[in-house]
Amino acid sequence: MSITMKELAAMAGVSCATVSKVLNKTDHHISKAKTEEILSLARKYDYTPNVIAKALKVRNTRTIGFMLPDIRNPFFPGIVRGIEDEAMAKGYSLIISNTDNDPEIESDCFRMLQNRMISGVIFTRALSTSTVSELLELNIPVVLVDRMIDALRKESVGQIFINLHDAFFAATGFLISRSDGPVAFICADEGSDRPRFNGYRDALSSASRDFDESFVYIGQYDIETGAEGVEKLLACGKKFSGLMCGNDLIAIGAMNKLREKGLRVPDDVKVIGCDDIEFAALVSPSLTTIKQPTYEYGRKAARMLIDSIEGKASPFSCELDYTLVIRESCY
Amino acid sequence: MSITMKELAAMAGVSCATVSKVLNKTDHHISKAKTEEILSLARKYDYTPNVIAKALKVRNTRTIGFMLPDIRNPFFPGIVRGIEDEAMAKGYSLIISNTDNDPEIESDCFRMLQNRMISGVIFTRALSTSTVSELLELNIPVVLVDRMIDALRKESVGQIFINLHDAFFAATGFLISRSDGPVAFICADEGSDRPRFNGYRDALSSASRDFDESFVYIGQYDIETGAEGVEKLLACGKKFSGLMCGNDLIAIGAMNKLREKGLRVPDDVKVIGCDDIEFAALVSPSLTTIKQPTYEYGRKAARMLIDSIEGKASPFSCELDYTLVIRESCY
DNA sequence: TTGTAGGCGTTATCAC
DNA sequence: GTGATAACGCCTACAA
Repeated sequence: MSITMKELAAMAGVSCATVSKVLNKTDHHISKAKTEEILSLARKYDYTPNVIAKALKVRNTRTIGFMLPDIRNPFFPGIVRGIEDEAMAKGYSLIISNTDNDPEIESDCFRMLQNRMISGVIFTRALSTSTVSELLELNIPVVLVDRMIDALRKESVGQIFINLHDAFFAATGFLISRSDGPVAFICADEGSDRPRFNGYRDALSSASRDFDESFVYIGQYDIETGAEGVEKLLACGKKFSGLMCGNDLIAIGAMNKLREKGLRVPDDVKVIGCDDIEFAALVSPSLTTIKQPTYEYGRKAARMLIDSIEGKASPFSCELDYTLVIRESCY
Repeated sequence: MSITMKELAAMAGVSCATVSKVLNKTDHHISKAKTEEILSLARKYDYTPNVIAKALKVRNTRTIGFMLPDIRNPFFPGIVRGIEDEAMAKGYSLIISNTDNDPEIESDCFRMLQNRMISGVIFTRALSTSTVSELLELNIPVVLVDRMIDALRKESVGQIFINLHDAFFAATGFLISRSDGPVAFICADEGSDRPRFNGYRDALSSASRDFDESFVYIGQYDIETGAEGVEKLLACGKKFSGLMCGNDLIAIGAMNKLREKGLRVPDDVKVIGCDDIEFAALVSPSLTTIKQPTYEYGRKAARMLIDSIEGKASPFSCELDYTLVIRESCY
């Protein structure tokens, strides 16, 4: 640790109080001479305040938390990087917690953060509504990323998201326009609002295509689900020429399984994913996908959260733009 | 925040000191009755100690830092997850800092961690030796992951790594045994020790193959470098039937460029990467690679660091096993 | 067996 | 203009 304020005060021949006032510019009646001396000594001995001690007093640890399902899912690192960059620039640190979408782990993690007097928390995906209300009760600023909960819209909870319904509506429409046969759907359980699924279904009906439950497979947001879904659909004798997937991992698993089954992408089946993880462009055929602005998510979320912590602005809902990135899997 | 010790003490009709002693089992002379009452009240009101306040006294924030180049590089999330799992299990939190391999940023980040009275730090890749000595001077436990610095071997710095020299020696030997032509090498700048490069070169000489500097390209650990490397080697008219890459990203970039240039993998060129990131198995052809135990790295590093923080054991050097995972790119 | 008092490093309210 | 002094929540000699 660097020197303490007490030591600095001793060297300058003044009291702690004076040092604190000078360093925080919280009292402009200090003489030029002392001010100069204190500042120069602080520089000379490379004094930096102890954030922990300060936090005990001013109730701001300048530390924020990010709770996510699993950092190994390639969708998340971009968000983390965005948060960390913004946090760092504002003098904040980032604690991350993997929750595996388990409410119990989530609650344990939250408890730990609380004991560390966390200044604010960013959530993505998982998050039991009870946790949110708990947070609000505690007056801890919260921002949700890639998740929109209508019920919270008016509460002081920040929400940053893309319009997944419209994105899936547009992407499914694109698949319909490029292929004659049925369009299948593989996704994870989306909880209550189901924007992806509804976008898919609305696109079908908007194009006067029948919706058929048996062309839908629901699993997790992972590669295995993509493979399982294709396996299952084919085993049931379902033929489809378009496949809309809940995310890129599912799409990649699906494409691998399709190839294994002797079906060609895009000739026999056109495939679309969601997220635009780095490898979407690198698999072969490269994957058409709905691009989510992950880094931007992170930066915006951190900015909103910190503004809220510092009382500069209240959190609000913020819809970002998505893009349909068309690649080989739909040529 | 939950209730404070003071409030708890008031409810139990005792002093803070007594509560502290009971909760920390630091004094066994407290009467059964009071002990029971305090514990039950603590449970009832869900008391949990304020880690921040405690830290100020006992000098352990139970928070560790992980400094890495960029979380978006798929090699790192597995390590982060390993660290976090182990930390969480032991009641520690994890702060991560992206440094982009920039010594200046690294030093800024470290300064922030220091101000937060971080209990220990894990580093990977980047790390100026001056930072290490600074840390040692400050008596802050340090563990290095995927990086072995001989000079630090006897210092109290934990080091966890695989024997990259041997791994690259073996992998290059495998390429030589499977192909007649030259074996090229694309990698990032490894700094001073250069285990990958030396492993590659030693394998050549051990197989009585000539080492030719012009078959080597050095860039960054990223996809672009793989593409550039192949582009450059081919532009110079170099023909090679084996390609040893510094990591999987380089290998994937290289394979894409080879295909673009009309060369077939593995028929014309066999390729090997390093790390075994998730996508190594998913690209087509799937990538042969040296598997690094990333999750294990993280768990071991955190365990070693926390033991060191708590004075249970001194950090030491720990070599883990690697595996050569043979996939389509070498069939 | 339990409580008092001082301190960890900082800020903030009053006095002087 | 500057400095005691009392918090913030917890721990720990040392007293009682």
